[in-house]
Amino acid sequence: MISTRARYAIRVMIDLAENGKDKPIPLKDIAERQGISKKYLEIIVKDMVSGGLLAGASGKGGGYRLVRSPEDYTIGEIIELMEGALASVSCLAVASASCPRASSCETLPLWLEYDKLTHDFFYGKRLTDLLRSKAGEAL
Amino acid sequence: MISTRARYAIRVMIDLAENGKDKPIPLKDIAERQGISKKYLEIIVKDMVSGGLLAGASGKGGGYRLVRSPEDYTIGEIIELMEGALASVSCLAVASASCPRASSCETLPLWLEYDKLTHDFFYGKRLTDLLRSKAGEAL
DNA sequence: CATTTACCTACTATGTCAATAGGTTTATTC
DNA sequence: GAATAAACCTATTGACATAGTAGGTAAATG
Repeated sequence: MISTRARYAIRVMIDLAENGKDKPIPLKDIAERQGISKKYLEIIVKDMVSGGLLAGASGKGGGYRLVRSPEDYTIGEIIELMEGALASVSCLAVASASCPRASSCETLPLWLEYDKLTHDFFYGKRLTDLLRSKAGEAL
Repeated sequence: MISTRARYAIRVMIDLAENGKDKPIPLKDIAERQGISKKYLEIIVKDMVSGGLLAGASGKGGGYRLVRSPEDYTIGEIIELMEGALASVSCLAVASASCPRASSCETLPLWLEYDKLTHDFFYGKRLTDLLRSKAGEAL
């Protein structure tokens, strides 16, 4: 199940894409707009910075900004960064060769197929696909 | 992430489909074949019985058996029974109208789409699709 | 130099998951 | 009808992750 961490991270990205065109946005603003605890967001955003999704600027007038164009972020990379892995089944999350039954396991192919489905779905979605201001879409 | 409970449940179903053609199979045998703690399986199998997937027969010579043909079980229903829900995102797991932001949430459509993908995938798979003795398949 | 902001470390409450333990009931077989 | 083999039942535990809190330090700006 996709964690709150990952979902909040995506919402931060969306918020920045929509409100931070030019200047850095203070976390306080994002937290208020999104209705999320600022303290909790701090932890999440910290990982997003060290993971290379965002850049932070300290001091007055500081805040966070995207380091790439919204088009260049996939949802998959955001989830994977926040979750450690996108793996949907624990036998895949651990190094996949770790299960002694792997070679004869009748369910493994199912999990592999589902894992690929999930991977392709989320890496096929881009940040721009989630923006309110998407081109050619009705209100 | 799909739990051990659900994965074990599926393996029990496969084991029964392959070994319990006529007679009920004692849990002890399943546990040994699958290398899973019998005690833990007891809890899982109990829920499978009350959920209508299996039937148990007490006493000597007893055990568990499928109540339908393997073709008539979908993987989705097994997972959903064991997991409580197949929901992949917590905002969907709770009654979906519960989030006050739902109407304006920019991420909700993503989760709904993923949820449908997952649902269709697992309800499209049948127990027979996982059996070693599938027709027309090479060793 | 005061203010605003990011950044850092630690803690905690809650809950779930996987698993264990020990007992009771039910049915079969000898 | 007693021994046996099985399901069935209730409770508990240890480990871990998750979501969130608390309180402080460092950096940049006006």
